[in-house]
Amino acid sequence: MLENPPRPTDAELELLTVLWSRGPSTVRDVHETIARRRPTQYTTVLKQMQIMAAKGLVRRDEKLRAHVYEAARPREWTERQLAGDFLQRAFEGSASRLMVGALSARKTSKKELAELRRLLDEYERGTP
Amino acid sequence: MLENPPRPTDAELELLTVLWSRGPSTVRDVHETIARRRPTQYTTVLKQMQIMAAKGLVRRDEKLRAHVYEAARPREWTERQLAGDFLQRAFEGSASRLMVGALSARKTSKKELAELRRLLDEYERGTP
DNA sequence: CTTGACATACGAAGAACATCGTAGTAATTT
DNA sequence: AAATTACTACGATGTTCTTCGTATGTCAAG
Repeated sequence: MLENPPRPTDAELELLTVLWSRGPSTVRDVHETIARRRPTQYTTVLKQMQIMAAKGLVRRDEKLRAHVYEAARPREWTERQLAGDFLQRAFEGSASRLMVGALSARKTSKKELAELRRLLDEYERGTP
Repeated sequence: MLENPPRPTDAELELLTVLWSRGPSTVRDVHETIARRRPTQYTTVLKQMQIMAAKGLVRRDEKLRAHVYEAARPREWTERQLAGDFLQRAFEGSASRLMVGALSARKTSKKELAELRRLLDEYERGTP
């Protein structure tokens, strides 16, 4: 029944991020958010959301006239899938290489470095 | 002139990883490597390599009868591009969230955790 | 010289993606 | 009630991705 949704495409991922940050939203809500960054038609977003609903990436509530969409999976869950897949495909499973890539791709604040260190501690504690 | 190649697609990335690990290779070499994992036709690999050459993802030396292909960019360079793009698209730039995703996606050995820590140290030393 | 092995070139087909326009329907305003 | 507005549904189009078959060229062995 509840099968896992497929890996979202680029466009789908953009819409998902809007849904995660806004919570359940109408097509209008999402379109307004997207249109603020990039010119796009309302029906493009609508169609995309319908496709995503068919794929199981989002759920929709049709009770109201303007259907309300929400991400079918929590952000963390999807991030785990994406990261795992990416790690395998692009880095042959090497987390170290992934981190080097991520850190060298852009400036990383001292605060984020500290956060990363904290994560490592936490993980090391979890895997004794 | 030397423009940056576009982001490789899934299939292209798979071929690139072969080229990075094998070094300059003929289509036959690459096909044999891929075919060991997954059934695929020789001409599929050939065509893909030709497309990649046209996109600037690989270069080819036509001096020999069997053309020799090599990745146009070093692995590290491409990994940086991919990681940066992915970080932005899927994680809104948060390296911490990316690492949580990657680490929670699979078991990470103590050895790799130590390596990650070492990388952080090294990186922090580089940005005082 | 003919054949067979091994290359590249290239067209084509099917699936997935992304975008948009038009049609139709329900609600709201005038 | 008619007109306007706000939706959804859906077909269609153009693009990219992926795969493969066929045509064609080259070289070496028989």
